[in-house]
Amino acid sequence: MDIPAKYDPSLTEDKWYSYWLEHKIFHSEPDEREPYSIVIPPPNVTGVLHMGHMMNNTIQDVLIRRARMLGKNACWVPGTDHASIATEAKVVARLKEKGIEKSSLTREQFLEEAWKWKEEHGGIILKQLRKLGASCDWDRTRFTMEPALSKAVINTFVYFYNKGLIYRGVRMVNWDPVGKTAVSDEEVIHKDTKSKLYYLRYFISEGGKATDKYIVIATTRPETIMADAAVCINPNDERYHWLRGKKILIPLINKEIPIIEDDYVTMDFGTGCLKVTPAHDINDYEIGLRHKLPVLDIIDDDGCLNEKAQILVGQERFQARKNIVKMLEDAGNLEKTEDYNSPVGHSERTDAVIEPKLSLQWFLKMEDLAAKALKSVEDGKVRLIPDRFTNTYRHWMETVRDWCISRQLWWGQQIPAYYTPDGDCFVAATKEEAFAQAAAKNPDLKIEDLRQDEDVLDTWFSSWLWPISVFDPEKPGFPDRQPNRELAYYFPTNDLITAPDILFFWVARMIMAADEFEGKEPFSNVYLTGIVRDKLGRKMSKTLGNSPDPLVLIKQYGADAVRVGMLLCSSAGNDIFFDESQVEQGRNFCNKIWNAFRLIQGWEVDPSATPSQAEAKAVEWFESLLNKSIATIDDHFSKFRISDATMTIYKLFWDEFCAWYLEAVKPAFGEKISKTVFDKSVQFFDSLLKLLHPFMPFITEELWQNLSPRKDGETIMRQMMPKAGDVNEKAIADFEIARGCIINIRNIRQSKQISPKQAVELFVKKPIAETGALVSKLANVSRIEETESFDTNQTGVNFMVGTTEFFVPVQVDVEAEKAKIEAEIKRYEGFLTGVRKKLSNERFVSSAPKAVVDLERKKESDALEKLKALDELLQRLK
RNA sequence: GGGAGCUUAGCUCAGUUGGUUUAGAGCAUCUGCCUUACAAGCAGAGGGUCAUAGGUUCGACUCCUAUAGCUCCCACCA
Repeated sequence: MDIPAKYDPSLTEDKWYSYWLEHKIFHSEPDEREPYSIVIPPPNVTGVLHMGHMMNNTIQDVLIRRARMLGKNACWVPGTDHASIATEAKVVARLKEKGIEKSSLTREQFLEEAWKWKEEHGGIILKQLRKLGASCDWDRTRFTMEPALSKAVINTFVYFYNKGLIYRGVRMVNWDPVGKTAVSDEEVIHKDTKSKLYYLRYFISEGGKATDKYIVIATTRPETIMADAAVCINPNDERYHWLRGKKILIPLINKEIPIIEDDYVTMDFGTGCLKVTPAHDINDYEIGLRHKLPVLDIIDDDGCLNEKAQILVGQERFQARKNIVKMLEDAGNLEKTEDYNSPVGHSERTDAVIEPKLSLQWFLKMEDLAAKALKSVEDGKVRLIPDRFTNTYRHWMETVRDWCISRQLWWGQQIPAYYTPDGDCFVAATKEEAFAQAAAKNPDLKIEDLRQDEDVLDTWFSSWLWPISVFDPEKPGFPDRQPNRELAYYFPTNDLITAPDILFFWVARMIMAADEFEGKEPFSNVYLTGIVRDKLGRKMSKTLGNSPDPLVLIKQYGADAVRVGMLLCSSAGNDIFFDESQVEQGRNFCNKIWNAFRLIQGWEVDPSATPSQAEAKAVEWFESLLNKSIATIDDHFSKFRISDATMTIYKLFWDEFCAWYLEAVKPAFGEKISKTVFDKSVQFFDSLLKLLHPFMPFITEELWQNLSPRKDGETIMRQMMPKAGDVNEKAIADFEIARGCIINIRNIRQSKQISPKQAVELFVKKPIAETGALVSKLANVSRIEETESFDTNQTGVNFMVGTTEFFVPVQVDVEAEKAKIEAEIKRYEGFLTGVRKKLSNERFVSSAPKAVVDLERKKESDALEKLKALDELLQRLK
C-alpha cells in the first residue's frame, strides 16, 4: 500500500468529525457510569473564534476526551451567551450603517433586528469549534436567552426579590454614556490617564456679592463646577478656619454655596480645599449625604450638559471642559494648571469614560452570598488552579459591594417588575401574577395599567446559572424542587476551564448561585488558563482584532498541529505569547507519527521467525518505559499539568519510540520481522495512539482505523485508555547502559574522545553481556571487548565495526579522577548525615505523611548504595 | 496607595514541602549527513556566575531579609 510521506490533515479531519457525529459518539445521557461533565464558558453569541477560545476549548476537549477514554460518562455542554451590552452595541452599529437610529425603533422592532442578527451570526463560533475537533454534545447546545433559560433568570430574580436580597435604589452607578447604560463595578477598567489639575479661584461671598478674597480649589473636572453644592475643608486645617460660616460663589454662574468641614479632605493634597459635586462624584455624593447637600445633576445620559448647568448647555462633557477652562481663564478664575495622572474609569465594553451618575437601579445584596462563596474556595471544595488566585479571590469576596443588576438596554431578560400608575411595584414571573398581587391591593386596577420595568438584567445574571440551567432550566429559583434526571446526574460538574479575567464576573457568581439553589459547589476544579497575547504582549481579543485567525491556522497546519502547538506552551495561569513556530512543531509531530505508522505497516511478517536477543531486549524495555510514562502522564493530569503531560507523550513517542525502539526492532533491508515483535510493535503503537488521542484526535483516529481492521462505528474515542502496568526497572536501566554505549561508540567514530569517567561507567563497570546484542545492532558493531584494568599507559576499549577492529585509548588521569570521585563521596556523606538527621527526628517521622518518610528512607539507602559504588570505583583506580 | 505574582540558555518555560540536576526541556542556532518511515528528517555541538546583595544550613535555583526591574489585581484622594 502506498501512503504519502506527508500527513495531510485535509483528508482526515472533516471525514472523522462527520463520522463521530454520524455515530453519535459525542452524545451523552445519564447511565450507571461515573459522570464527568464540563460546561463550556459560553462565548458571545455573535463572537468569532480567537486564540483565547482555542486555548480554552482545546484544554476542555483534552479533558473530556480523556475522561471518555477512562470509561466515564463524559458530557461537555456547549452554548453561547447573549452578551447584552456587546451584542446590543453591534446591532446598534449595524442599524446605523443602514441609517437607522436605535431611538427611532420601538423595543419590539429593535429586538426583532437583534434576533435576526443572532440567527445570522449566532452559532458561527460553535461551528468553528468543530473544526478544532471539540467533542461537545451538540444536542445539548444552549443559549442564555433561549426561552427556558430566560425563564430561569426571571424565576431567580423573583426568588431573590422575595427573599429580600434584591432591592431598587438610587445609587451612584458607573454610567456608560456611549452604551447609555449603567455597568457594574467589575466592568469598569481603571486606566491611568494624563489629565490636568485646574486650580480655580472661588471668591468669598458677602450678601451674594463677590469680595476680593478667594480660595483656590484644585479639580480635574472644571465642567462640573456648576453642580457644586459646597466647598469642603478638613476640620483640623487651621489654614482655612477663617472660612468657617462663610459662603462662596461658584465661578461664572455666581451661585452661593456653603463651606463645610469633613475628615474626608486630605490637607496636603491639592490646596486642601475640595469642591463637593454630589451628582458627579461618588465620594462627593457620600459627603453630600452626610451634610444633607442638594444634588444637582447637570450631565445627561449621553454625556452632554443639560439646562441645569445654565452655561454650556448641550455641549459634550469633554468639549465643555475645554470651553469652560477658556471661560474661567478669561474671567480671572483660573490660577494655574498642572499636568496630572489619574486613574480614570473606562467601560469594559465600549471604552467610554465612565461618568459617575445617580440613578435608580436594581441591586442584589452580596454580603452573605459572597461569604459563602469565599468559604467554598477556602475549604477547598472548589480548587483554583493555580492556587495563587485564591488570594485575589478572597480579597474580592471580602470587599464586594452590592451588585447592580439592571442595564438600560433592550437585549436581555426584561426585569419582571411591574408598576401601577400610582408607582407601586410588584415583582412576579409573569404580568398576570403581578396583576393578581396588584389587584389584591387595588381592586379597580386593570391589567393594561401595569407597566413593566424597561430595563434588562446584566448578562452575568443569566450566566451565573449556567451550570444548573443547561441541565435543568426549571430549577433556578426553586431550591427545594427536585432536580431533573440530567441535573441530578451531571451536576455538580467536574472541571471549569476559563480565563482569570472573569474569575469574579462569572466563576464567583456561579459558586453563589449553585450554593443558593443546589447547596453545592458547581464544580470542583477551576483551571484558569493564561491569557493569550500577541508578540507585543497585548491581550488577543476581538475588540483589538490582533488575533490570528485560528481557522486559517487550522487550514494551514491542521487542527491537531494547532492543538499541540497551544498545549506545549501553556501552563496554568501563565500568559501565553503566541508564536506560529509552536504550531509548526505540532505539524512536524503529526508527520512523525504518520511516518512511524508508515514504517510499521510496511513490515513483512515472518510467522516462523523468533525474535533476536536485541529485539527481545528492546520490547522488554519499551513495555516498561511505556508503563512508566503512563503513570507520569496520569500524575500530570491529576495536577492539571497539561503541557507537561503533552510533553511527556511527545518525547515518549519521538525520542523513545521512534528514535530507539523502532530502530532497535527494524528489520534489515529486505528482511522480515518476527510475528511476536510485530504484534508487540502494533500493540505499542496502538497504546501510543490512545495516549495521544485526547491531544490529537484526528490523526490518531485515522491511524487507529488503519492499524487493524475495524468495524463501522468503532472509534478510538471509545477505547479504554491504557493503564499503567508493571515497570521492570532493570530493563529500563539495562537499556540506558546500552544507549550510553551506543552514543559513545558513535562519538568515538566521529573521532571524539569520551571522558574517562564515561569509559569507566559504560565499558568497564557495567555488565555489557546483557545489552551487548542491542549495542551491536544499533551501533552496527560486531564485537566489544572491555579493558579491565587501568593504568596510565594502556587503557581503552576494543570494538569491531564490520571487519575493522578499533581500539580507542582512554587517557585516564588517575589523580584527577580520584579527586573527582572523592569529592562526590564527600557530597554523599554530607547528604547522608542530613537525611539521617531528619529520620532521627521523632516529630518528622510521626507527623509527615508515610510516603514522605518512605522517600527519605529510600534516599538513605540509595545514597548508601551509591557510596558503595563510588568506593569500589575508587579502589579500582588505585 | 494596597495586595499578589514573576525574574533560570537567543525565545517560551520546567525545576513537586532544601540533597541523586557540579542546572533541565522544547524551539531557535551551529556542524556533519538526501542512511529505502520521516530533510516537516537523522547524528552531534555550543549556549546559563538560576535578577542583585546579604543571611540560615553540612549543603540553596529552592528558605529568610533587603534592593532593582516587570506583570496582574484591587483602590474614592479632588
